[in-house]
Amino acid sequence: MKDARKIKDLLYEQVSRIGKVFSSSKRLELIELLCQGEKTVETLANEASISVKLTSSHLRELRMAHLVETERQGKNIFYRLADKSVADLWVQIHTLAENRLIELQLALQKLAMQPDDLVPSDRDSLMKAARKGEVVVLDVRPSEEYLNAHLPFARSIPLEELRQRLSELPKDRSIVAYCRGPYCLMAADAVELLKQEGYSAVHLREGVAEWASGR
Amino acid sequence: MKDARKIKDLLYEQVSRIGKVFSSSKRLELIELLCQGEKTVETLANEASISVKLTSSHLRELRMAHLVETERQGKNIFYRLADKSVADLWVQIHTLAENRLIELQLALQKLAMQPDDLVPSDRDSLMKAARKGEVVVLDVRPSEEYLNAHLPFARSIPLEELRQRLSELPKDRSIVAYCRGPYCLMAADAVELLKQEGYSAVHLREGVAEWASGR
DNA sequence: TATACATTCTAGCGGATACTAGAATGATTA
DNA sequence: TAATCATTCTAGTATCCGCTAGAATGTATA
Repeated sequence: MKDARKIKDLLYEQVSRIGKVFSSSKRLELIELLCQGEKTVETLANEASISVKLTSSHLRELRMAHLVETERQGKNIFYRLADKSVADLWVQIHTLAENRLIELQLALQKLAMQPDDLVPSDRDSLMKAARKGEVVVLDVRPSEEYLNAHLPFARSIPLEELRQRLSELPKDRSIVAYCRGPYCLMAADAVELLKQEGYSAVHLREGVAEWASGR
Repeated sequence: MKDARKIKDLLYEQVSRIGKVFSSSKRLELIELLCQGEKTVETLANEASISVKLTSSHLRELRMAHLVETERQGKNIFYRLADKSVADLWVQIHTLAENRLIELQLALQKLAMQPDDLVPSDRDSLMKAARKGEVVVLDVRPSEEYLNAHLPFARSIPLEELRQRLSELPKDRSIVAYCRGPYCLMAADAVELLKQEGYSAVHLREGVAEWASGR
């Protein structure tokens, strides 16, 4: 049994295919977008600020690792994550990165202008308050993403419509805004706007993927 | 705020540093070895069948991503995982790989000569049987690794000593052998030997990292 | 058929990575 | 001081990756 070495190499080689998928920042961004629901190539390209062709080739990598599935709907091809565990792995990787990489911690601190912008993720008390109506949980992502999945008790006002729809929100209660996750800037923008307009608003780091992975 | 793009790029770039660490098969092998306990560079090099210098450079990558720590003990430098969550991520990545990559499933099937060599990981019933003494849980890794951590109720007989110490094992009970995890061949070898010698033996895929990650 | 969406092929560029090897350097122990 | 363990520097090779761009192809809709 001298080929034990070859067998082991083969096994680790296969696992490293998954690692390779998660080793490119643009692919990570695409994965996070796909965590919000199925999307077309064009949408993904626009959101990630890269060309359709480059998006296509990154999606090809994801497809070859069997991490995404495609479905044709008319003229468009929709991509979605092949399994919930792909989203879980994304959450676990970025959580580990946040815990271990000082550089990432510093960059994230810059995003939270005031430290109290961030809600400590005490889920139980947040959900209790939301159930009682003491706080408004606000989903500022595009409405398709809200329709695909959202936090319990959350209301949807996409960031783009927020300025016109401010009157729908109460001024006497705290508003907890969230978006796609800790690297999405929409909730931070929303909180800034709400505060300017005299609302009491805080920013929840977590998105639906982080919430669903349960940590 | 036109630099939103730059900020996002920076954030995903940082997370991709973690992905890059997990994108090399040799680094994965080193991580799995480090899941068994702290080890010197020389030990790691020998176990992974690569040169000390190459091992050193891979470990440097791990260190720069803050995933391992070093400690000098006399002439030797010991490496260990910086956090339990690194082991958890390794388990989650190889589990996802096993679920999604057909090629990996096929390769793993070859390792299990008879399908009933593998114990379905029904932990509760295994532990119940082990507690009652109905089965013997056997750790065939080197004894240092056993001393660092092992499964509940497990006995240690390193694979190298197994042939000489066969008499310590009962023939009237089932023996469940395990080693470093699903890509380690020691437990499979042990089961083969035990069966030849008339023992009733099965192979448990999981190692201590898989067990501790609780899935 | 014309159009929109999406992929593929080709080709090229610059940069990173994996591995090997020789030589020098450091730290520790005996 | 000699020996051991480990890292670093240099250098070289081969390979792969990310990205861009032009051209061709395929697929579905109107």
